[in-house]
Amino acid sequence: MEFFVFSDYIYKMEQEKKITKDFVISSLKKKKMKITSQRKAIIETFLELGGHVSVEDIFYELRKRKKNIGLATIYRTLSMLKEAGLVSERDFRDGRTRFEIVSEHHDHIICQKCGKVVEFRDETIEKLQEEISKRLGFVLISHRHELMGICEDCRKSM
Amino acid sequence: MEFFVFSDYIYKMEQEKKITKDFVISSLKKKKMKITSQRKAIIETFLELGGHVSVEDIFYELRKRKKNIGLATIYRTLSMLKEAGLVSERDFRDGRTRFEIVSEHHDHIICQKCGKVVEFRDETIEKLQEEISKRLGFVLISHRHELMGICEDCRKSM
DNA sequence: TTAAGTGCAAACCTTTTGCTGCCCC
DNA sequence: GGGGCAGCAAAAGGTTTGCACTTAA
Repeated sequence: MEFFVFSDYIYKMEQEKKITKDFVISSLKKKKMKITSQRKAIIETFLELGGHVSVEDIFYELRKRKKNIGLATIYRTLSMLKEAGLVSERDFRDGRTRFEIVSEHHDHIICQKCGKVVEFRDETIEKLQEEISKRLGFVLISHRHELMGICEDCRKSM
Repeated sequence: MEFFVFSDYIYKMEQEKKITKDFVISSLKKKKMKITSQRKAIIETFLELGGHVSVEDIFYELRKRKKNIGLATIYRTLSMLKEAGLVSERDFRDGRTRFEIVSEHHDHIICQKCGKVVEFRDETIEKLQEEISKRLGFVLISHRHELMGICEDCRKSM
């Protein structure tokens, strides 16, 4: 896990992997959910793929590994993990929902040319969001903050 | 147009309507697009509905007005307006895409109970976004920032 | 006149659901 | 053994497309 610190910004450049397969499985056991071979395989693959994973990503990765698990099962497993608070949904407007492991909160900047996603976190913005919500009479639950731009590599090759 | 100013926040409480039907139509003429009766009706309805409008909203409003315009035409007109830079797409995760008039940039806070959307704009956040992008090597094109919470009214009735 | 736009239905794509049979606990 | 789960296919729901007809310019 590597951090780049600039004044009060913390940029996380690598995917943190503090949630392990065992942790997920024991979380599900606590919630009295059955641990099936399919669920194990889906969780394993999801964790190994890392980042922002779509249902299709998992489906084809499993197929590569000679595990033919139905799309419906993957959808059901992911929404179960979402309800358990272990993953969250993201929508980068490419027509499919992506899931990511809930770890430390962060936001995203997405390259509009190559699709690269870099994560960032800014404490000042986090605080401002709370203030704004309060002033508008809202109690803040969560937020979504995405920056769209063109990355350095893509600008070089333009 | 009403503004509520708190320190450096500006909250826009009413939808600004500076883009008129005539402006949109003359923009389309400049781009050598045909002005059909359907397009006129769609633009008119869209502007009158205001805010964050879905294709369905327009479809049913037109039907109320005894104008039966096909869904496909509405989709095509809106994506045309989007390409002309006059409207932008929003996705509030309710299963349908919403469109809004491109005017002064603002962000949204959405009540997770009643769906109410309030717009806000915060200069500090705007500036921080630019800084973050720069530091990560990106040139910023646009952004999406949505806060999810529960509004005052909904909390009262809980 | 004629290229562009419309309407309709069919196609598309992702996601959800119903149901039968299976398997973890 | 029993209730939750997987698989499959069908349905759902929003959005796009193909094509013959119509219309603005």
